[in-house]
Amino acid sequence: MLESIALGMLLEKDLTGYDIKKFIENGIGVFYKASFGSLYPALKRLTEKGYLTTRDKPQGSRKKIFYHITEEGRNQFFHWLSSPMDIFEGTNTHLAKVYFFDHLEAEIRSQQLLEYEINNRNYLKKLRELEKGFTELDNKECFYYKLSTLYYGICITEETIRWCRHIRMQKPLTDLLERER
Amino acid sequence: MLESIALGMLLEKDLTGYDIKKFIENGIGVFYKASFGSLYPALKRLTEKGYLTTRDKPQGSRKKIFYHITEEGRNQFFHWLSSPMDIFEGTNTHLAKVYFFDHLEAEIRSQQLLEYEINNRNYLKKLRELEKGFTELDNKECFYYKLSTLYYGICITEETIRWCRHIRMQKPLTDLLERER
DNA sequence: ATGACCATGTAATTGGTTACATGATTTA
DNA sequence: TAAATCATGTAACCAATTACATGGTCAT
Repeated sequence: MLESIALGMLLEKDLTGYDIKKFIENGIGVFYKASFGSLYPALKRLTEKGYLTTRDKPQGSRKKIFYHITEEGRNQFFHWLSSPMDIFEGTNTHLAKVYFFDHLEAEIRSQQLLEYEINNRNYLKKLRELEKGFTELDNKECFYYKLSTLYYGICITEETIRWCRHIRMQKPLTDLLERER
Repeated sequence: MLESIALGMLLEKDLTGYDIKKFIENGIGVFYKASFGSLYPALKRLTEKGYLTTRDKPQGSRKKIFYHITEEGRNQFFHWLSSPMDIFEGTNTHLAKVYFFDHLEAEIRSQQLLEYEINNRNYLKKLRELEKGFTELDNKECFYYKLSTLYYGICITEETIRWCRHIRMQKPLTDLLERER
């Protein structure tokens, strides 16, 4: 996963490990996190496999290693990019918790759900600010899909908030599916 | 995570490791998977920590170990259950892929997205069937929250399908947020 | 000169996975 | 009697995390 993402970040220009981390944070940080502890070894592996080459460009006495994607690296990346997309299979800690909420005291339960709703509202605010920054640009066609992931985040977060409010108030579950709003 | 879930499954009655796996599959299998390779060691750890006790009840010559949750186990579980819920921090492979779709040939891209939409539709069908099975029961109040996770799955999957169709047709992204439908 | 940021890396640990190994019981 | 399911477990592996370790550069 991280290997593919690192390759993707190097498609357009050579970057250092530190840069790649930044690109990941700013680009897909909303739904993907990488730590140096996993990134640097990943870059090493990619280099060993021949998907990347390195160029040392120390600046003053500061170490700096630029990574460059090779032709095989590109192929590998596009192979990953073209591989089938199954439905989301990840695990969701929060849902696992809610599953057991019938056993929890009503007070703690509603406090938990309220907190969750608030966290999601704050998150949504953050996403909306990111969106605002983008809508002001004019060459949006060039990164329609990049932007689409941000919109996915917004839609899903809004839906999560709706769900949260609904079950916090213990409204009938079937009502959740009839949305006019 | 798995340790907490295993404790939760043992709240009501003693179960074997095999049973717990079944309970996980039927209960939260929709958003959480566990393998024997992680479950059995987890049960061992929980026993070592004093959260579980074991009772061997071989049936015929078939080995069978029932796990029983202790008072400390219960405390531990409720501690987890009451711990704060941050927003979803997990990583989503699919979004990571879509992020790079601007680089992909239009044909493969739309094929990928269509496939993803179809997978989600099938998944939604499955969830709706599960839901049907539950709505026929009468004591729904007893597991409102258990059921709520299923409804969350349905809502999010519907939203994912809506998003998918929208970006497949390359409609303006801002339209995604104005929903009358 | 202090703190924020740039920059690379390792070590210990976590929390899983898949594949393997074994064998009993039930059902078609 | 064969296949499916019940039942427990280990070993090799994987992909990540957190914490640690080191040191340079830039702005205040």
